[in-house]
Amino acid sequence: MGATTARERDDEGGADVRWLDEEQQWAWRRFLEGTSRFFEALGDAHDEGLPVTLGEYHLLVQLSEAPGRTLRMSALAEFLALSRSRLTHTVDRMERRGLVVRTPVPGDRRGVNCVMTDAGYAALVDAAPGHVTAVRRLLVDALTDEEFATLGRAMAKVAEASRGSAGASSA
Amino acid sequence: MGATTARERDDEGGADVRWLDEEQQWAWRRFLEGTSRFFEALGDAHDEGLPVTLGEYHLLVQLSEAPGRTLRMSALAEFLALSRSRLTHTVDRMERRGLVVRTPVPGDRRGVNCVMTDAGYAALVDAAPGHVTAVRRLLVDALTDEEFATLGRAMAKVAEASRGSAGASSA
DNA sequence: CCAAAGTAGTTGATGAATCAACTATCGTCG
DNA sequence: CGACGATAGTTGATTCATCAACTACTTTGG
Repeated sequence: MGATTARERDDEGGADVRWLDEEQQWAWRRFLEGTSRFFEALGDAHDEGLPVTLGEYHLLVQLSEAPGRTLRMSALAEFLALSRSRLTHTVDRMERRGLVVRTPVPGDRRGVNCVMTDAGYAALVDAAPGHVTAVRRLLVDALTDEEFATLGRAMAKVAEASRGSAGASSA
Repeated sequence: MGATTARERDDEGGADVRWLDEEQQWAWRRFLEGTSRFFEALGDAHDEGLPVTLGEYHLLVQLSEAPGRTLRMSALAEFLALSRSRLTHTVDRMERRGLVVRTPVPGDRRGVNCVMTDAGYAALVDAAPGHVTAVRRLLVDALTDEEFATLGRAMAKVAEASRGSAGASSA
């Protein structure tokens, strides 16, 4: 078992790759499977009865915490780790549904602000309980406090290591 | 800051949701950001110089470990946590490129086997070093052994909690 | 032995993500 | 000032994912 196997050759040029040992492979595969199944299950929770998708939910959360429930497109893209293009399309769809509106940024005529509407806030309030309940059931309550805390610390490091590394969203 | 905030109301029906505390919110957000940035960076590594996408790579790995480099579509879907439909489309694309071929399953005329070709194996061997190097850099080497091991154990639990939960890929 | 229910996989339409190319504005420095 | 490079955001074409509907085969059980 190796997401990283493909051995059967020890010669070849001068590759000199450090492969993963058995334990590491096990952990790596659990990580892959776990994230995959988790996000699928969480997305399903949003499809069943919640008025916004998972991605839209995260966007609304960011806006809800910003002063004036307003954030520049570029700031939003950074917070959500989204490409500018993807954010444009997502905001397009949400604006059509009346969840957000676009307004010009006062000082900078290139800029566009994304503002949460009352309908957007209502959708957030509507979705929040189901969302949190699902996150608890699938993630938080599935782990010990200790494990969950370590998970957070570890993923903070991973985020750091991955930031910028090759094509950072909107290079 | 709360991916799960949206408070401002303590009345309302009988929701009775257990929100996340500050620490939990922090960990949850690091998890979101970390996974997002990690998979993006890993995908980028595959776009730059590797002959197969990340998803295709995982598929080839599974096949490489199966007896006869052959796996039934349904088994492949289960291992990769993919919907049957998505697997069909992915295998379509890979078959067009000669990385795999489809053959009938001997005993069961409903079944279809997916077999890795020599070209598929070559692509895997080609991609493996870059893949492993990226996984190390972004994940394994970014953490202590202890953290990485805990991450693996934690995600195994999460996978378990998420399995079956609402629309399991191919319900 | 037949009907009904379940399993395996595909299909095609629809919607979302990605990528490269583009417009417009801003900052800077010669 | 004025040109040049960086920044902000959009666009549209292409690729990929998702969903419901469908065919075909197998299994069960009456």
